Order: sequence, then C-alpha cells, then structure tokens
Amino acid sequence: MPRPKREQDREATARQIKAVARRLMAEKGSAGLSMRAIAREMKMTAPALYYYFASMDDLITALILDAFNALADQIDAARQQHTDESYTAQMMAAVLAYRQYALDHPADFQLIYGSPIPGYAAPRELTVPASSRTLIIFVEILQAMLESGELVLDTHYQTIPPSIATHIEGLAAQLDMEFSLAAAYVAFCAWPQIHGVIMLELFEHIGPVVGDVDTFYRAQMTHMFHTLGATITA
Amino acid sequence: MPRPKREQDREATARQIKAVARRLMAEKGSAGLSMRAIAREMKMTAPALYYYFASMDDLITALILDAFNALADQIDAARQQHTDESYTAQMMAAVLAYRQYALDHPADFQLIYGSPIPGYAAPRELTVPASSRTLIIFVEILQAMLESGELVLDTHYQTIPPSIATHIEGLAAQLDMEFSLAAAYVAFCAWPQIHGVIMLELFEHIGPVVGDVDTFYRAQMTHMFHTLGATITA
DNA sequence: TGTACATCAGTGAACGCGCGTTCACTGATGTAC
DNA sequence: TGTACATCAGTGAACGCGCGTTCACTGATGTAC
Repeated sequence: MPRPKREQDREATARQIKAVARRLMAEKGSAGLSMRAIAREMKMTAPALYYYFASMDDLITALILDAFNALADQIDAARQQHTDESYTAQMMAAVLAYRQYALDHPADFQLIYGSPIPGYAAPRELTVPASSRTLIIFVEILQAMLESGELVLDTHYQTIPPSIATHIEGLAAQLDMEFSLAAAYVAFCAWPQIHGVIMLELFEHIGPVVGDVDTFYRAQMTHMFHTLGATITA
Repeated sequence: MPRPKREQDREATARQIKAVARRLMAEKGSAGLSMRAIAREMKMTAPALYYYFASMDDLITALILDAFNALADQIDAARQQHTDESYTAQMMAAVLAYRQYALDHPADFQLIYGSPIPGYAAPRELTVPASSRTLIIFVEILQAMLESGELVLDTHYQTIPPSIATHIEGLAAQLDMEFSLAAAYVAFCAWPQIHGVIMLELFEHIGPVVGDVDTFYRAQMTHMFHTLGATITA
C-alpha cells in the first residue's frame, strides 16, 4: 500500500524547508539563519513553517542530525568502494571523504563542528549517537587494520594513559560494542589530526600558508598513517 | 610629559568597552554580540560607543587583533620561561600555552578561529600579520630544534611536496624572513595537530570520548614530537 | 588669573529594519456513512 | 455515488522585541589670549 499522498507531500515540503535552510546557511553563515528568511525563499508565510517544525530549535536539530548522518554516510560509502583493497586504502578513502564532505557542505560542517549557534542548545540524546557514527567507522577500520597486521602500532601509541583507557572501556560498555582499546585510542588520536587541517582550511587559515591544501592534506594523512605504524604501499 | 588626561580616559574607556564585549561574547557567543548590549552593560547609551568605535565592524576588528596578539603574547611568554631548558621544552611550553589560551578565553579563540560572524568581513591586511605572529613563533622554535640537533626529522617529513615548498619560499620572500623550509613545513604540519584537539575540545566533541582531555592533549603532543623525530627526555 | 571659545563625551529620540511566535481565519483535501 | 464533516496546509495581522546607526542637543573639560 502506497503511503497517503498528503503524507508524502508533507515530507517533501519538510525536506524542501531543510534544503532552503541549508542554502541560506551556506550564504549567510549558520548564525544568520531565520524562519522568516526561509519562508520568504519558499514563497510561503513564516507561520506555515510551524506546521513542519514546531520551532526554530527543532529545525536546527533536524539539520544537525541530517548533517551528522550525511557525513557518516559519505564516509561509509567511500570505504565500501574500496572493500576489495587493503584496509589502509579504506582508511585513506574514509579520511578523504571526511574532508570532501566539509568542502562540499561547509555550512553543514560548521553547524555540527563549528561555533554553536547563540540561543540554541542541542539535545544531546539525539546528537551524540548521530555524531558517534563517524567515529565508530574510523574505529572499525583501524581495528581491521590492527587485526590484519596492516597496522602495527608504533611503540608510543601502545601505552595508553590509564585515565583515558578506563574512560574508553566505560564507553564500550555503555555502547555495548566490541572494539579493542588500541583501535579506539588510535582512532581518537587520528581524529584531531584529520579534523584540525579541515577546520583550518575551512576558515582560511591554512590555505594562505601552505598554498596547495589538497596536496597538503594528502601528505598530512600519509604522514599520519606512517607515524601510527601503518605500512603504506601506495 | 604625561599624556593628557582626556586621552588616557578615552583609551581606558575603549579598553573597558572591549572588555565588556569580550565578557558578553563569552556568555552569548561571538555572534550574539551587540552594540546596544555592550552599552547597557556599561550603563551608557548605545550612540556613545560610536565615539570610540566608528562601527560595530571596527569594534570586532579591534577584538580580533587583540585576541591574535594576546595568543601570541601568551605563547611567547611561555617559551621565554623555559629559555634555560631545551628547545623541545620550549616547544612543549608553547604548545601547552596555545591550548591554555583557548580554554581561558574561549570566546576570543572562537572569534579568531571559529565560524566567521555573519555580516562581518575582517580586513586581511590587519588580521594576517597579527595571526602570523603565533605561527612564526612555532617556526622559530622548530628551527632552533633542527639547528641544535634536538630534532632530526623523520624521513617522511624530509620530502616536502614541491607545490608546497615553492609556496613557502614565496612566503619567506614576502615576509622578508630567514627561516628554513624544513622548519616552516614541520610547523605547518604540527599546527593542525595542535589546533584539532583544541577545536574538538572547545566544542565538546572530544571530551565525551576520551574523558581526561588534559592528559589526552599532553599525550597527543608527546606523540607528535616523537613522530616528528624529536628526542624527548622529559 | 579671568574670560571667551572650541572641543569633547555623552544623552535621548527617532528611523527603519528583521526577528520568533501566536492567533483567528479560510479554502482545499480526505474520510465515514 | 453523494453528502456531511473533520483534518490539514496555509494566510495575514499582530505582539513585543532587539538591532545598528543618525541626529540635534547639552553640559563639562581643556585651551588661547
């Protein structure tokens, strides 16, 4: 049985509202978003939007969840494309996809990883699981690299500070997941290195300094794999 | 001859305006800043502020320049405190100071390194030199580490991608500075690693995941020094 | 030292704007019998 | 198949708010003679 037409329209309009919101964010920054501006752009009146989102905060929350999921989807898709290659290749693909998402959707990326929006507080019970997806993918790939022997951790990554180790174990228990301490720790060490370049690139701090950011990012990631202890064949 | 009293008052008030602005930013986010709110807080009328700053954009520019300089000052001061120790110790002190500034002045740090403020565009001829100061300090310390033999670059940091090398040489010529290509490149590779942890910490993405961010940052920086090729004695 | 005048720091009213949200309403769409 | 009714999607006016900036003004402070 096909879903009722009305319900489909409803969802289509909701999607369209979010799309317009994203476009406006891209143009005027995440903090420049407004219900009235969206309505204007959609040739509706502002109150009509309240039929789809109970408040501006609700709309922002929806945008944030979408962004986290789109990022994780894109990274996962990139990894899937390399399943017939080494795990290291998958990791590289994932890491490039992370940056590509940030470059393709700067507004969404800022929304989730940039300065928080002034009056808005995200409901953590929704955002935390969504945001974890990306990190979990990295942990999984690194775990596979470790198990396959593609990655033999450099000695100084082998001793994990105790306070951090216990915290990670707590996380694993809480998420009810099976991942090795080493894989998680090395993922958490890699993440800021990936993220740092991208943040500096997005806000135009690193571009003026290195020039060719594309090459720089690739080089930086290769350095990182080396320093973790991976054997890179490419 | 002492400067006229009026001029001193004038500067004191300007400083006070900036201080209030910083406090408000800390409370409501960089995008939540407003002339009227500052005036209210200072028990003045809003138009009075225009006697000190020609527009809101001018005020923001002043805040940005102050923040860049305060960050560089704090890093430089931290380094100076360790001039009787190794350059590696100076580098560690500098790197810890970078984070400490971000934690102590999150609003200022966001102002310079976070999402840009919607309607505002910084005058690059002012901000670029101010922002460069910090980076130059890192380059200088790393250069000293290289020259003293405290840092012997790991092989894969020794081949610099050509497009980046030429860009860095262009920078050196433009700034009329004498620094080695290797020192600059390794500084630019270190920067995102330093910066990444802090951004993730500031926006509360890494804390939930590693727990003890203090220890994590220290460990991460030690890892970084190791992987660059430094011999760490502490 | 006294006086006339210029500058300065600040006020209060006003302009025109955009904002999130509520409310009572209307016409179209879907549903039950 | 027709009709009565409920729900839905959207409108337009309004509320109360805060914003950056301008303008004409006032009283205090400093300066020149």
